[in-house]
Amino acid sequence: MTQKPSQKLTILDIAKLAGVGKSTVSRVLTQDPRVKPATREKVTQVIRESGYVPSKSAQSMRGGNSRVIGILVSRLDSPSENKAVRGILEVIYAADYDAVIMESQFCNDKTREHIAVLEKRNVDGVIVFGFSGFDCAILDSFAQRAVVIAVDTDSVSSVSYDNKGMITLAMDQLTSKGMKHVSYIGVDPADRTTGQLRLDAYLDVCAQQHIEPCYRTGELSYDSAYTLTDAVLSAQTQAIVCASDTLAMGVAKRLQELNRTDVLVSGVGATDLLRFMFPNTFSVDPGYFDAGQCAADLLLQHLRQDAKITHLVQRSCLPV
Amino acid sequence: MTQKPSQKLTILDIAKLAGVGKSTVSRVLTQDPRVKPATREKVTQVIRESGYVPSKSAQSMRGGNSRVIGILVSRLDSPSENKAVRGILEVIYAADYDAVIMESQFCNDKTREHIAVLEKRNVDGVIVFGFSGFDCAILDSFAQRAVVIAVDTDSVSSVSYDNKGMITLAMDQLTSKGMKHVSYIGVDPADRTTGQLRLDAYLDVCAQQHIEPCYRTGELSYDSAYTLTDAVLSAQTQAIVCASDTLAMGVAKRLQELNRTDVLVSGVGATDLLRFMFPNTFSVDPGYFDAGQCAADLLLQHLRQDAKITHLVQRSCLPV
DNA sequence: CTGTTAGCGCGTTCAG
DNA sequence: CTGAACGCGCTAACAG
Repeated sequence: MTQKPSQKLTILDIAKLAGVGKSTVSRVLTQDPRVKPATREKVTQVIRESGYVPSKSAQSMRGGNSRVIGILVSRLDSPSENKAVRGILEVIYAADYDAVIMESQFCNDKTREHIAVLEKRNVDGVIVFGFSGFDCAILDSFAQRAVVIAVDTDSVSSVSYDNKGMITLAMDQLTSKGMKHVSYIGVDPADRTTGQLRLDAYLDVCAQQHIEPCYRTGELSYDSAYTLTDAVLSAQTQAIVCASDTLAMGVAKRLQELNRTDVLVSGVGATDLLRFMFPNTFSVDPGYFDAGQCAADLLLQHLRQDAKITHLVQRSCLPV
Repeated sequence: MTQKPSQKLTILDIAKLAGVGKSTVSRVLTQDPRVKPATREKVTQVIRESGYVPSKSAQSMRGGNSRVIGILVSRLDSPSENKAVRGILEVIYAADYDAVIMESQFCNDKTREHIAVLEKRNVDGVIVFGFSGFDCAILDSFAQRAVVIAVDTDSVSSVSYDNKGMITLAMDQLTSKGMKHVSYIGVDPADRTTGQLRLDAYLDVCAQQHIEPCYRTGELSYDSAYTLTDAVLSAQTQAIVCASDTLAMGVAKRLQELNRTDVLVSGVGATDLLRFMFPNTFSVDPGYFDAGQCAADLLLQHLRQDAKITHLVQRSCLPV
């Protein structure tokens, strides 16, 4: 049973041990069909018994590919990106790839730096989570071997969230109950996706449903939402739609203080904490996990053949 | 300005371009002092201008070390481990190492699997976050090149949290205000660190301060704590100490429902959300970030010299 | 101080 | 079907 050898075994050792040439061992390793079954069996046997492990570095140097993919998240502690990363890992592990994860911290310079490192490591591909102001040109060197998540771009394949859809979904949920006084709390429209697009979606629905828009935007923090709540709240307010669960949490807290248990709050993110803390809330699930899986699948496809640039949009849904 | 060459440049190209031998280029790359400053300058210049990037795979193959360290977290979305990982990354990036992060999901088998992969990749070292029931023997192959976090062990260097200290700290904070009716909500003592040790600390303080112990243990979830709250609550209860912020959140919520604004709640984790949601709470900071830094420092030390097995305990503190 | 030489472990020809 | 020989890009030991 796989003994622990003190010395690192090389392909040559295995060859001797099995009484064959090293290239035969190599062929077994690379699934090359041109090996006599008996010989293959013999070699496989020896490899297993000796606990031989081919050197990834050597393989990678020879073949030019390392079976590693780089993942660039904006923040390690972003719950949404965490979920997506889970999806990514599941897919790439299954495909026998490894991942190196790095943190861009919403900063193009950091991103550039990390991309450079990943290039040195000659990773086979990268998956990058976009952020406000993200400069896609950074990925030029990974042209056909990159997928970005949550950002608008043409130059590289992408998986984006349905920003319009998720807000529309929340709004529909409310208007279908006959609500006409629905306010909105979001983030600065300077952030195109979380800010602009979601606000636009709110305004669109308002126009269609003849709802008087009432909204404020600020930072992506509990405090910001907490503070802004009063500004969008009137006696008739029936619900407040928020661009994210973080905001929803701040709003819900303020409402609780004001004893406005009549006001329904919605967020985006499907955080379990929100529902636990405040029963009178619901949250749209942007499908982070699935998006991660999609992105990984897409990348693997790119790596296999020269797939063309593709843009996927992840559908949102309401958690059960 | 760093042109993008279509062909991958090798060290030989640089040598020719700079009019020197390849080993001189290599010496510049490896910071070898035995190079005339003028020559070094010249080579550096060429490297910059050509945009040459040494192949990590080749370097790693030649040197036997990959300048990669593996990080095995229990869960990617654990806020505490996230903080620690941040600390780790900061340190290892500064030392020009990369990280591959994997998820053990509290499972020894998964851990074993990942460790095997990391071994194949011949990473230089690993940092592993322990979990309840973690089998340290898995790390045998990384003997002197591993550091574990948050787990009791002798066989390998470790950084652990001061489980006793953090609860004592919370208790002191309360008893110093003269409180005598302090309850405790924790997790199953089957979990040695978060369960057993923290509960013991509570009981110790109780004994010393002549406090009548009143506690319950359950799962590490909001719901569990929420449900257990009533069982440790009486009319005289002045405070409830919790083994973690997650629990504290559940307890605080229940107290809010009961209108027991008089009861102070404490948690462990220094989560900003807890304080935001419930003003009448405080949280002990186990020093996750620092622990991560320590662990990384410790590992780097091991990698440099053959440092001996060391066990550090991270001190807790109260956030300002 | 610097150029030359010899491998590192592996995949891939190219002859048997 | 198999083994011998070559080279990937780099570092280290050895000469100048």
